Amino acid sequence: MEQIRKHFEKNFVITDQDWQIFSSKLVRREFKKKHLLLKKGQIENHLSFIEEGILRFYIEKQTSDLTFSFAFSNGFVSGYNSFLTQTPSSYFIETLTKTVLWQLTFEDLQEIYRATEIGNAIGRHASEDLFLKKSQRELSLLNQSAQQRYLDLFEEQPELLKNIPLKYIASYIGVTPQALSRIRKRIS
Amino acid sequence: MEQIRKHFEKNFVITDQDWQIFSSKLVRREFKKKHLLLKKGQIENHLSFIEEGILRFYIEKQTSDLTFSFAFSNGFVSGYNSFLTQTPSSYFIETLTKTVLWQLTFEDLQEIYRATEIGNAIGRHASEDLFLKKSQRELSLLNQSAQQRYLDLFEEQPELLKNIPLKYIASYIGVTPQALSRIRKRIS
DNA sequence: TAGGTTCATTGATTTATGTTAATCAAATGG
DNA sequence: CCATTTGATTAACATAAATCAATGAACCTA
Repeated sequence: MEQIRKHFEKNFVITDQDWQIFSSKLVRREFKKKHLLLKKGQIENHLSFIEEGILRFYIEKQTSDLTFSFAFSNGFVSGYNSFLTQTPSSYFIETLTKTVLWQLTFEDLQEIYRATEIGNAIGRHASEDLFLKKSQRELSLLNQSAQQRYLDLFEEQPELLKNIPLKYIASYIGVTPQALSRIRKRIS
Repeated sequence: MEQIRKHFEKNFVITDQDWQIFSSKLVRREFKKKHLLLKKGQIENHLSFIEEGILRFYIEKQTSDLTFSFAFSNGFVSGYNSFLTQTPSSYFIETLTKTVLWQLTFEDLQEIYRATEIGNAIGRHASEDLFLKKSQRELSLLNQSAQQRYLDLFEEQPELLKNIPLKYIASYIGVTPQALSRIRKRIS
């Protein structure tokens, strides 16, 4: 759990008292590979810190499905749209590896907002951070080639490429598995 | 200014007292067409409600520039990344038509957060909303063809297409003006 | 471990878009 | 109001990726 506090303290100073309230709500859970953490239509009830694992976000398409995001160790995972609005999710979240999460429920988070100084700052920071990431993604999709996106991902998340099927990467960078195969051939 | 209150009251109940504090900070300003509201490198100091006008967000590229977003009447405009973090903006914001804004400074917003019940809710809601829009955009860029994005935009913002150069639309949907021209020919 | 499934790669063909260049129309500014 | 600039369209050619199809390798799982 120290891992989580350290992660937060990169951005905020947290008092021991606030940390006590916050950490008391966290519940540790383990999931095996290919577990569906969130299904389309369900309302997300958790915001979770990832101690270990890789997650993928996807929507169903006619044939294959479309992987539009990943989450990794030391980050957060949640069907955030659904969580915030408490409406049914439009997408799935699946574990790609064995995963360990520290989970917070929607209700507990509201309690943390009420009871701590730092809660709101963290919540706001999380939203802002997600917005920023999506902004970067937007520019990446508009501004760069599929090949460049693959190389960038290789740079940022090399372990991802070692651990999960390439077809998910292909989908994420916006091409078919065949096209990614050719990109890889071209590079090597 | 009633326009703004009505806009907020779609999502929140606002007391007259809170509205008094909020609205006292708003400053009305007019800008002519092609005015640069925010330049790359500047720190954004405003969050503005758009009474009237169309704005475009862009980054510079080698040759032409890349338009990645628009803002319209009854919405908000801000170099939000820069505003939130108070760091230099990586993009430009430009008026495409004569524009009327009601502006709030960064400092005034902090004051509103402190002084009103509703401030934080609105601020959070704004961040969440932006995140949601970027999520949809991500899926649109991954999941749909340029032609479909054009048709969607035609559906959602028909007035946009009547008022601004097509080359910006082309950039926004992720193709060259020549490609958009072919798409339009194909459709008609 | 054997059999079936999933995955990555490759090839051939088609399609959409990029690039370069030219032309015409429309908008703008002195 | 005219000259210049800017924007939209079209064409020809090049390129990247989609699609359809086949194959062999890797991987589950009973």
